[in-house]
Amino acid sequence: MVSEKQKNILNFINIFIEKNGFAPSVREICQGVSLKSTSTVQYHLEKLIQSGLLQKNYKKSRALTVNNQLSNKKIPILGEIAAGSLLMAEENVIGTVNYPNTDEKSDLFALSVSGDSMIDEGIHEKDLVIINKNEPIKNGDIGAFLINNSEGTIKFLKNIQGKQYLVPANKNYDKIPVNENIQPIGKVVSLIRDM
Amino acid sequence: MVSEKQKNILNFINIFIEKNGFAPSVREICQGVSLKSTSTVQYHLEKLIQSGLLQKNYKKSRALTVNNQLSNKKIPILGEIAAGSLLMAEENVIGTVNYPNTDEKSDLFALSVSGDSMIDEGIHEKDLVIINKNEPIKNGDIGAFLINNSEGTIKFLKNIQGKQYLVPANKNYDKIPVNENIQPIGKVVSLIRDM
DNA sequence: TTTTTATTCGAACATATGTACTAATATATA
DNA sequence: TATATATTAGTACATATGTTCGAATAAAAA
Repeated sequence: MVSEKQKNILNFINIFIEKNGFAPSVREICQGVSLKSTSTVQYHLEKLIQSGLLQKNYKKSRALTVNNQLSNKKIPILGEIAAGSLLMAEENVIGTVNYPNTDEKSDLFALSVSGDSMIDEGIHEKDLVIINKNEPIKNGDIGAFLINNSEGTIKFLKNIQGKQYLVPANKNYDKIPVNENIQPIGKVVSLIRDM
Repeated sequence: MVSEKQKNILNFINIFIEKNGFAPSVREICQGVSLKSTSTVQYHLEKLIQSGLLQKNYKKSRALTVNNQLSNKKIPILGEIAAGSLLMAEENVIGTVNYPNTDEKSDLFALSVSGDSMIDEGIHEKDLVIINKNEPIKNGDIGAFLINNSEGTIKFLKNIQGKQYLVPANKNYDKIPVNENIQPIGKVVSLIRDM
């Protein structure tokens, strides 16, 4: 799909941005990859854009952005989980956190932990848990769940005698049987604690 | 030194880059900060460059780069703490981790936690603790220490009856009195756990 | 007040830069 | 072979963009 020359160009753009902090012009790409015509570069840029590896802004100078698979994503921190559909609503975003090495497929957000129901797993109040909405919660995983379309919570998902339960990591709390009132949000993939 | 308008412009540039992935043109800055003349913007850009907050490339379009104090740093992960002086030796670096929002003054490294001496604080084996060598460890802080110039450990630093101790967060371990064999490395400033 | 400094504007200029068009050449495919 | 596709080049164009100059205004200092 993408030729060697195109990979070459993409690589040049990446290195250029890394080094200079801004993208190269079409003519600078010419020089960088040993092509004599701007329209040849234009041609390859089109291909790269079609392949989804690059983005351009019509008629804007140096307005190339590379769709890196591993990029440093700014992901939203949600305060309250209000309701399923409103999950990512602007009004619930209380901040953002930089989260590195994120591939584009993962749909991440961060949640500030409230309560101590996972304390025995070393998940404290005010810790930031990173949740991937696109990663299914398997047996034994820690996941984020929405209860009664109103309350968000972090729990283990465990299969006990053929039935699924949300299991806290705190002896003072009981496990909750999974039923139609419980909606999985995504798997907890990381924990960040600032001290 | 820098006026409100200049801070305003710098902020606009920052947000623009964050959002678009490339810097604004002079005229886009005009619009963004409600100025009608490009030369006025030029004037302020000069000031910002003189203040060292911004960098420009002569006659290149959208070639502004912001000298951010908070950058995304790649910091080393140390395996074993061998000896004080050899602390950051290449051979001990077992990897790197991206750590965002780091100011230049802090001298950070990461340590993979071994053992369970801080388990009651929710610091698990294989968690990554981020340590700032330039931040002093105060009473009550969790810090990294080097014992007998050979063994590295994460503990609370606590003042008990006028004496300083390294205090574990695990009842199965005893506290260790601080003496000349114990060397502070830095404060634990963050915890990262991937699951 | 006068003088200096900071800020803003408008207009014009030079060119850096993205784009479009046509043609030539190479490479692959039928 | 002939036909289609991919790649490269050259030229020209339109304009987006950084830059410069002069002057007016506002704010601060003397």
